[in-house]
Amino acid sequence: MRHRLKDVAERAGVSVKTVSNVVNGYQHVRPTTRTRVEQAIAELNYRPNLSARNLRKGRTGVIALAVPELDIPYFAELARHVVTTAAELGWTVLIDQTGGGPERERAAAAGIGDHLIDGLIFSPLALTAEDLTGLDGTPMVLLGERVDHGPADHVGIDNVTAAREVTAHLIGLGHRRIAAIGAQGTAEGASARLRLAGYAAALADAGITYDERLVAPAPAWHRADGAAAMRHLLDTGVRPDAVFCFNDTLALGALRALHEAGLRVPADVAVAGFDDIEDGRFSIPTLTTIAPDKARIAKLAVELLANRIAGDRQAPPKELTAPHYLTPRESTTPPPTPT
Amino acid sequence: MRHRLKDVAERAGVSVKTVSNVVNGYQHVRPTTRTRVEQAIAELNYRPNLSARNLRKGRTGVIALAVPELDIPYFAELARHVVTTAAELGWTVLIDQTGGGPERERAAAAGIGDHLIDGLIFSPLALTAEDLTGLDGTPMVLLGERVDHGPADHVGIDNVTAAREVTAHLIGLGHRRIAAIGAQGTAEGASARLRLAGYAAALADAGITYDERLVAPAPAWHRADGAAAMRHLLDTGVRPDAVFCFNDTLALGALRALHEAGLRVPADVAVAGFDDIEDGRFSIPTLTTIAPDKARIAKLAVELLANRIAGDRQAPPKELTAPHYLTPRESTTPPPTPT
DNA sequence: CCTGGTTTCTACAACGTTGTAGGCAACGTT
DNA sequence: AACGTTGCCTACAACGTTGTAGAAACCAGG
Repeated sequence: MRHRLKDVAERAGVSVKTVSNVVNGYQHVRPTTRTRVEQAIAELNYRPNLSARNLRKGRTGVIALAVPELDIPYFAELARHVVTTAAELGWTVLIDQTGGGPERERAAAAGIGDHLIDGLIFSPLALTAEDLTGLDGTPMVLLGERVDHGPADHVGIDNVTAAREVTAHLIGLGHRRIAAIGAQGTAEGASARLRLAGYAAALADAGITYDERLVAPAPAWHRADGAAAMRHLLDTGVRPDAVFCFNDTLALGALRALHEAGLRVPADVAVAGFDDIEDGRFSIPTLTTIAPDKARIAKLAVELLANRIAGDRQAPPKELTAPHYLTPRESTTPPPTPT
Repeated sequence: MRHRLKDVAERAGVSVKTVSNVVNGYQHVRPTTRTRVEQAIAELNYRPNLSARNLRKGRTGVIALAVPELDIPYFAELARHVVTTAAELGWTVLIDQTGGGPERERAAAAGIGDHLIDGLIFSPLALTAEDLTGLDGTPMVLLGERVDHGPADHVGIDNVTAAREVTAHLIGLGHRRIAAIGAQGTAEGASARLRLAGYAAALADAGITYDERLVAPAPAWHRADGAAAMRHLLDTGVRPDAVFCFNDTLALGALRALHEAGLRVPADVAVAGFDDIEDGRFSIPTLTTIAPDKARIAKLAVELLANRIAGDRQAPPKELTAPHYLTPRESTTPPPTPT
């Protein structure tokens, strides 16, 4: 049923190694021999056993991508880009879902199915640089804000600047009471801290005093959390005229809560998000956001990993920053000035 | 850096096979020996080479999930469930993105990285039962509507009944001019045909004549297609009072187009979708939909595959149907009758 | 027809693991 | 004391592939 090099070799009347050479495109094979072997391969529908090849070569051609959740749109879109980019380079991607917990993350980092993968692209939530040092194993590239200047290559975006830009955009539209949704005091909240810093910086730039009551925490960054945080803000009576949500799902939740409260967006309250997920382009209203260049992040990550695998593993970790773009949409349209 | 059984064996002063026995939990090992070996394993941080183990055992512990696109919410959510379920059974999942094209799908079916995976859960768009027969290779479970009663186990839902239920729901609310969005004449449109049939059946049940002008095709099922189809319906002047979209992303696009046209949902037009993706629970308005039991689909698929891998590969293909639930939300709230 | 260089091919070993067969103690039974 | 039984352990071979070293075939030039 399943054939081996040996079977092909017998059928073509050559040695096993010659078949191997044909399969691998080795140069010095006579055209007639090559044809004969290829025919035998076709007739037997031979396909190499990758486990054996991997064992022999020490490489598997598989890289892993470890993300917290697959059905968070940002990670789904990122995964799509990583898989596509990797495929172009002839790699297969094994996707691991860590759930964002320290245990599963540690397991992922320690080597998903050891020796099964050549490298790992890892987006940690719970683990820190310390947790990751000393993992002598597989080459790794880190994504996100949790770990930069850690023990491995890292690709991220400039969160502070991005948050500052989007806040400045709101200020530029004349808003002054600008709320922030998504603050997190926890260890996992690295992104939250950076984006909050950008928000605060933009306020300072404009001479607006930072009002703690306008900053709403969100335990996770799902739609439900955004809605809850928005409701909380409205309940406490500090009516903002704009909201910067630290990601798009939070913003979509906030839109929902505002709608339920009978407030119009952007007329009564402007809303901005972060991540540029597909949903935000079709929501009502469409969502102003920061668009990180996900394709570029994926490309950089895969290339960094490829370099590590192919080459020098001792080189100092690289820090790369992918571009981001402020993308204004309906949710922050300036209200038409009454004449 | 990376150690082998041999290294552990030398350090513990036993044979290689004894270490192997300890690693695999073989019974007849003296406690003292076991302890000594375990200590050596810990000291060297030994981890088995899966490629070698796979080569020897003929199984890899990896299954693949092949879907058209990872960032289509339905598939992302499904993938999440598959990965979770598989992890519980000790399997790793390798995710392949086919793009829905026949070439990549054929490649996936023929065996992603042959011998790298023990089985495949496959959601085909382009391939038919014929394309799939004769693939003697890896065990396979099929998902979706494209191929049922094909050469492999299949898990699906009852699309016709589901579509009929949601259409009947709209009729029950008093709607009569009910449009359908998502019709496809192409070979890939298996889901479309079934859902259209359910729609037509429900109309017939209620004695409503099927009006071709109310049925809008959609080349793909993305948000943009839903919006375009809705605009087209509105342009042609056949103002529907309700719309059944063949999936949720189409429906979200339709919501958007209706909003742009100044129509209110559900007051002017009711909208229903299919798939119950997360977005639909937070959209404005929230989306009435058919909720397929995705967790159950994933569970059934993984279990079927596990059975195939472990046992009889010659048994006739099984056809399983997962339940679905009509889930009414705001987008089909009956308009408050004026008093 | 021989020589020397190139091309083409082959035999062998090795990658790290586990199944098989068997050996050596220690034990209880006759 | 001899014997079979059991428990623990080891040596060897094999899984299917590819790198290495070298043998065989081929070719051109004298």
